[in-house]
Amino acid sequence: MSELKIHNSLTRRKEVFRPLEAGKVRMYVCGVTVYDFCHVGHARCYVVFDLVVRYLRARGYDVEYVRNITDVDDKIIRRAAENNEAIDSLTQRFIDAMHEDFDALGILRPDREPRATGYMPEMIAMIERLIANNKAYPAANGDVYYDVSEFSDYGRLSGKRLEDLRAGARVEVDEAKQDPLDFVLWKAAKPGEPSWDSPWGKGRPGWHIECSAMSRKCLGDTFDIHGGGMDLKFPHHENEIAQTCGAHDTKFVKVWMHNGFVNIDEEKMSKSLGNFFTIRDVLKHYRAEVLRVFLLSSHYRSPLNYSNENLDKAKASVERLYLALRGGIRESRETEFTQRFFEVMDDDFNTPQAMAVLYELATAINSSEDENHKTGLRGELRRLGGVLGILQQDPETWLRGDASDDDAHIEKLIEARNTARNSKDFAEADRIRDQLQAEGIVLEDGAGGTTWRRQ
RNA sequence: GGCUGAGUGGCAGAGUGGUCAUGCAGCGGCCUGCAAAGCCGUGUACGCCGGUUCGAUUCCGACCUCAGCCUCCA
Repeated sequence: MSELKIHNSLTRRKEVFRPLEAGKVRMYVCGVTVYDFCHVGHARCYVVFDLVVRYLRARGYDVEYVRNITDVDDKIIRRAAENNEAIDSLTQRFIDAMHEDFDALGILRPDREPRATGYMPEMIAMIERLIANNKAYPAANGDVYYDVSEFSDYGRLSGKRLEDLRAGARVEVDEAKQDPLDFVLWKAAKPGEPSWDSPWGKGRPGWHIECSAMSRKCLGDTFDIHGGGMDLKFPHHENEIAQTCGAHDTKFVKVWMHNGFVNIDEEKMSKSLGNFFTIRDVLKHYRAEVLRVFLLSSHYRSPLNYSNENLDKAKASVERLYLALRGGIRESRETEFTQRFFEVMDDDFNTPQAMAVLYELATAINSSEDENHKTGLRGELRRLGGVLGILQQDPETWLRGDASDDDAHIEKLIEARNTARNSKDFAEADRIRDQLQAEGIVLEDGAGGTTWRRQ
């Protein structure tokens, strides 16, 4: 078996993965700020890390996966005010929506899903330690800031130097900060905002401290993998490192992983640009498994361009695999296909190549004459698909949709067509086929009779 | 401006110092009453210019173009 290599953002290299504790992987991924529906960009991130979890488990690791929820934040407060809705009600609504969307996409629930509001004591304790370690200071306005000049490794993850950051700083000068690059750990409460008691008065945490506190509480001082979107590398993850390592002299994270963006017309999909599609919008037109295959069709660090054309291609690809799965299936021994699948996945989760193995498996099934061999290969295809979180549906259900009242009508027309075919009335047979085609039903005359599927 | 990363055939997308990605689309054939599905075959692809090399899309250098981050963002 080959060794698993993962690209580490911290070293900018692929490294052989060695967990801190044999057989055990602790992993934290920054979750969603819940004030709206998740879009395709979120879908990509969480499908990618779901894939990482599934693959690590397939490889025999006991994975403890933590993905937080940010449920206190400026945007949440603003949105709740706009809606004239209680904050709790808003966040719960979008947490439920997120679970619904993620479940549809086959994203397994994380082992723990901590919410920021449940970790106030941990955040406050960490800020106190930072102040004690001279890494942070309470300002006159009631905020507490991190003093970046006191953390020598600041900028290491993102490859930035303090002086470069200062040169490019678009930050407006904030009187309370000693340095414009200092970031907020604790925000003094403003009237009407949710707040918690602290040694610095009523207030609420900054975004970055949430993840430092939650990851440490859930996974300990040091853990194996920390993931998130490319855009979180700076400043969010840089700040997390400064906080956790500044408060506790620890290694913190072994491997940092960052996924690439979903683009639209070569531009990042994001809320602020307004060029996003929500997951539920897309699922009105494409099935979840099509979206998942689309998201896995490029390497997780590469950009991925969202378009109907590309989703249509993904649909055609999934269809090809389900067509190959149709027929007898059984559990089987692993063949060279499984070996190749694990080899390419070991190379930093190369899903495009893993998909290529699945397509070749489909070709092997379709070109085999040996029924016993075919059923075994189908079992292998479904098993490997499972590692990617796809191909677990019944092929007929995928191809035809759930059984419905239409089915009897379709079967009846097929029967009529076959009667016509048997009496060589091909004009009538073709008329019926065209009629069904117009209804989105594709007929296939095979050796074992006529089968149908929905387009 | 600084820091990342990227430019591959009609499209998408891997990868590699010298015979193969793969999928979709196209073309030819087989199969079929005709189709569909499937199978077989099929494409002088690697931004531009230099350099290293017997040989570079792959390594090195310059250049051009694009994206991301430097402000909330998966």
